[in-house]
Amino acid sequence: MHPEAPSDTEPAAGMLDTRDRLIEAGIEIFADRGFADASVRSICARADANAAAVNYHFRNKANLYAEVLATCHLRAVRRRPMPRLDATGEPPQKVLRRWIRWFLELLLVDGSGPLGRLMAREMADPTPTRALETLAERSMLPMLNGLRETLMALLPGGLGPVQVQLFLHSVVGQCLFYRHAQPALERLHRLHRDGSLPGDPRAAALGVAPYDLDRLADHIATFSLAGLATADPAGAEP
Amino acid sequence: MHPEAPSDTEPAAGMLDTRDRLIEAGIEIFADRGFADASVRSICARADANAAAVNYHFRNKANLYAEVLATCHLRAVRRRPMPRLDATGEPPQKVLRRWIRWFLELLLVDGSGPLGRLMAREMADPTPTRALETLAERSMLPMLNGLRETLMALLPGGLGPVQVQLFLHSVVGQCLFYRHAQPALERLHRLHRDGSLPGDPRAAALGVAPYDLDRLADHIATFSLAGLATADPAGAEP
DNA sequence: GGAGGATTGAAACACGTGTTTGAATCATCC
DNA sequence: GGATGATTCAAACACGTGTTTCAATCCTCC
Repeated sequence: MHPEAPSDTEPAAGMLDTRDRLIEAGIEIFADRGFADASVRSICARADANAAAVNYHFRNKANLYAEVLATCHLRAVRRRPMPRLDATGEPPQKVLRRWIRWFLELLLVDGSGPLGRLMAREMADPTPTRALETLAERSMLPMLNGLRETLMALLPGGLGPVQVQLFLHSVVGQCLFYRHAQPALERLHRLHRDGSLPGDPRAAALGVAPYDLDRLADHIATFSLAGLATADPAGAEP
Repeated sequence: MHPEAPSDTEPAAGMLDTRDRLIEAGIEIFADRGFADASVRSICARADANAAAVNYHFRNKANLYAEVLATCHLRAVRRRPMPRLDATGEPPQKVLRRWIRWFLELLLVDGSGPLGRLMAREMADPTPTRALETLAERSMLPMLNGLRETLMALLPGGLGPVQVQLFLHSVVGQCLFYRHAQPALERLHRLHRDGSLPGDPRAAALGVAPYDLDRLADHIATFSLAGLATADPAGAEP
């Protein structure tokens, strides 16, 4: 019979059973090869399991993938709860700064952020599994709504929802850039470092430095706070 | 014998020869399925060519892909030259606005922007073809350098290259968001529209409207100009 | 200890892929 | 017109994939 309950917990130090080992292996391999390019056999190999293990414990590859996504989501929200505008009276500027820091961390750290990587992949190239639907509903929507609350506290009243949305996108876009563009930034950096490129010293430091998350968050926060201040309730909303 | 010269021109109205039809078909199919998921057979089918045609005219799938990328790049830069800080005396604020508009157009319009889609795909999940290297050198670097020139005119002197880089990323990130996040935005929009979600009217208009590129460019430009004004040359640069 | 269900294992299946092959067709020029 | 070389075509090859099968093994509980 096929068991169903997800593991829910971080991997214990000791030995995990096959099902959990498959999920762990799935997280790693799906995150850096993508759904299509991650072969069931390679996942089973990394999990020290038979090639048929995935089809026994989950019904198929897609179900394992869904379980992997769910597990990553669960861990991420457990480990780092999202900063929200609370009754604590913390000024919304600070909350925004913390939200940005939190989001960057989600995207970039902890084994280079399995959830962030998987989300980025799904966003760029959705699986035919409707996984993006679930991800959007369970992960993205709460994040964006949390950010929206904070932004509304920083924006003047009377703004239409589409206007608010534009500001939301500006903040999120700046953060997501460092996840989405990572491979490209690496290439650009290499181009500059190897000096194989003719002239143009202005290309200096085009690539990524080993990012200091705090510095990054500070930059995006102050940049965005200034941007938010340009909001004009006079703009008509269709 | 295998011909080599790329076509260089837009598809003429009349009949194209097999080689060019393969490139056209490749553009469409690579752009919306990605390199790995686009099968040679499906490309040949769309080009009304035999399955062996790709291996005859190009040596293999990877070469066709490279040719497709080169063709898209060429067309994009021919059709719409990048706005730069010129001797025309145009104020850099306007140039920035035009650059943003130009970049959004590159990403989002014209058959939903084959070059933009292919670049986004390569960025999120580089092909084992080193295509991203070429793309970075030939397409991305000139774009970013063009934007950098404009930004330098808007930023105070004495800023270190990494600081400039951060501002650059903030502008580019806001634009790229609308390409990278498009599938997710569609899902989120559907979630809201179908009203299948419990409560939270604040989720209203979470998704994309059919974007007005001018409005989008205006928003990003004014948002960014305000952000750029926060630049502080006092910040130390390692 | 032994029965019975849960789990593993090696092998095979059916399919889709990129690529190759060699004959058939087409166009071109002497 | 006929030979030559470029191009097309159908078929096959070699390989990797997700999945299935069914016997062997392990574990648990009576």
